[in-house]
Amino acid sequence: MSLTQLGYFVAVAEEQHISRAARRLHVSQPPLSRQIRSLEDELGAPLFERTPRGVRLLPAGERFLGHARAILAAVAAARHAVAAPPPVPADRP
Amino acid sequence: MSLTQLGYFVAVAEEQHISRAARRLHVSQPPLSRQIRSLEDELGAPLFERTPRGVRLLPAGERFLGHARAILAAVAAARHAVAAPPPVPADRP
DNA sequence: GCGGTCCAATACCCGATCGATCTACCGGCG
DNA sequence: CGCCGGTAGATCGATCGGGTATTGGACCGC
Repeated sequence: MSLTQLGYFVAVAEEQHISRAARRLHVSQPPLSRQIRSLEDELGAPLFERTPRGVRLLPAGERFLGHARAILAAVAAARHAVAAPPPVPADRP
Repeated sequence: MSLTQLGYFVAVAEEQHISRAARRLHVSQPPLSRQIRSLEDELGAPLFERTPRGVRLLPAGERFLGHARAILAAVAAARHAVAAPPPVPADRP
């Protein structure tokens, strides 16, 4: 599992469509399909149901989606924590 | 930034020693040094102070460490969320 | 002061992985 | 029934991650 895969997963879940998500992510469709499948393989359970009109989240995918968003948010927070020096409230006039 | 890098960073922070962390992680020292440096480059700030006896966390590194652990814990939680079916409290005898 | 020792950093190489292009296959719809 | 949209598979080139060998630098005992 990689952070890239988590971002891919969230995009596909939001678009409910692999090709649309691929355009949004500026990658092409086949790699995106593979990454999603690889993620499902690693987790040992399918996350999406494939339909002729796109894909739809399965219950396991719904549960995973919340966690994926939390992880990505935590990553963003970690970046900011390094960039911003620790605030010193007592020293704020 | 990758999850691998975060795991590496936590190990080095705990060991305060790149070579020891490398042994613990079952990788060799040069790749580990490179990954740490690459992480620092990406974040735009050094995380460790290099000393002749090893390395020591800088303030920015301390702040980052907490976030890194939180991210890794969130990843573990995400795996479990997919593996375990949603608990139905009303159905528990 | 000098050689030995321990540490991180660098140079170079190789195998694995990722992404792009092209193609195949399947289901809905006019 | 043919067309059009979607996902899935094969193949190629580039990029990335790790290993070995080596260098550079600071402490320490002599």
